[in-house]
Amino acid sequence: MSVQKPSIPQGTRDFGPAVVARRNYIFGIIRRVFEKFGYAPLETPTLENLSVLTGKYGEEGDQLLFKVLNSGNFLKKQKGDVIKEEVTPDDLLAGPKKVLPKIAEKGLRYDLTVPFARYVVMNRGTLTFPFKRYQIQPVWRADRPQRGRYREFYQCDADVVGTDSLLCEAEIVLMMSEVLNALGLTEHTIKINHRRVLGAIYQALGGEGTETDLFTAIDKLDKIGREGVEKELAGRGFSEEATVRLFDLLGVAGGFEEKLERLLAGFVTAGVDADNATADGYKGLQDLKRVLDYLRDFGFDKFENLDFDVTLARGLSYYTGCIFEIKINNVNMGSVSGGGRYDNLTGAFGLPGVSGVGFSFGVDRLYDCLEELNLFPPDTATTTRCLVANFDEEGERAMLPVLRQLRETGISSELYPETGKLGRQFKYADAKGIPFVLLQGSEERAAAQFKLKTMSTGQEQTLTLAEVLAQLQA
RNA sequence: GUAGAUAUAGCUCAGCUGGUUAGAGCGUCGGAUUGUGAUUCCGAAGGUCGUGGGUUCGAGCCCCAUUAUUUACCCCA
Repeated sequence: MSVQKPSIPQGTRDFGPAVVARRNYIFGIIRRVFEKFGYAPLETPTLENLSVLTGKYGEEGDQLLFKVLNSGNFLKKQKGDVIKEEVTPDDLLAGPKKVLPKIAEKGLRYDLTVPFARYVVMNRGTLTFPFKRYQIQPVWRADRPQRGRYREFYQCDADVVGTDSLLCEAEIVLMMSEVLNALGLTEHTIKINHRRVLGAIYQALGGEGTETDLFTAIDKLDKIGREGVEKELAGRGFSEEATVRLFDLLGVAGGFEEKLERLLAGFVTAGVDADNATADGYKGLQDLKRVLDYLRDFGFDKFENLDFDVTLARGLSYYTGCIFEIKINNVNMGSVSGGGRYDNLTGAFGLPGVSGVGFSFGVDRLYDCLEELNLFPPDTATTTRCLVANFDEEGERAMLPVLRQLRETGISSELYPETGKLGRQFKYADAKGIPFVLLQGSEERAAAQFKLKTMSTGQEQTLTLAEVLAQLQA
């Protein structure tokens, strides 16, 4: 067999010990906040049936799903003596859309929200509603990797289903804010908008073009600017007059409440129908006002980080109410968190009328932000607290009971597995960031003493075992 | 899917207009020190120059192809 250079798939990464330690630091903070707000943990399988995943994320999303080839001979099926061709020449001519469902029935999960909805429907009889769950697991997207974008990455979701109370939206803002501040990412903006506000804007323009064209265009405003959006809309069949009216509405400035009032006035003059269920902007504005009131009553004090952003659209097609996104202002990175309310995601699995709302942190992007801003605490790395030096065979045997006592006292420790040069052993401790080295050569052993060296200072103390244990515990 | 950039030691990168034996820093290993790391000093190992072809007396350098990586677009955590 020829030797080959080892490699890992594009967009995936190994996490070494130091990186895992720092990732766990982030996971820990998020998990603690989720649990503090009453969310319970849930895990779902890596693989889902494609029928569960497809059609939930829009056309783009479907293309980004990783599909898993059926096991066995995926071209033929055998029942008894009858062999049936799974894929016919006609299928091949018809293209991938025709062939795919016949050779792949499973896929890697694309996010945690849809599997959650699936879980809720399958377990509706046993769950107590409103059901609050959090979930920290990897997801996969067959995207082109680039800065801050991976093909395998972790999401940390918190969702509630079975209530349409806007208290949940308000609590999402509270959780977002708490996590970011705990991580030291104080320069952030929590953006909030409402799908129905967008719907009302669409209606105010006179119903030209399609809603999705409009939404994706205005979502790009901060990226391509007003001219870019005008150009894009012109190409999608929007009149100049409509575009002007759009920017009148988008241009509303001021604080959260001011924006609400000015949009309300704008919708009234544009003649947006308040009772029109498909474009009920007034409901959207009311919802946002309600969330704001909840936050005030709770005593939320980070309003400078909360922004009602009329241009926030978000691509995932299942959102129906409030939508969220978080941007870290002093790092050039896509959003580190996103979410929103979905009124009928469980409806796709046969359980209509169950509203849910939730959001997700992208740990990998948070990690990149913390690293760029140097916000990791310095001491996340090592697990071993004490290295026991190994002089010679006799010393090795003598140190084993000591090792045991260290561990029973709760001190992470290891005996260097080979006898020999102390220089090498100290180098090992240094490279691994182990703070203490315990030595007992023949001299110390004769006196029933130990030498404890503090690596950072280089100081050594001669102590009894009891003193060593006491000192290392501190 | 579209467009650009890059590929030289374990890592980060030099390498002039195409010209002798391809270099540095860091890391690794050995020694100065057979009971002491990080600091200091001395030394050593480590290269099919991504792969395949072409041009040339001669290619790490020029040309073509290919693969991988990466950035941007689309979309998203």
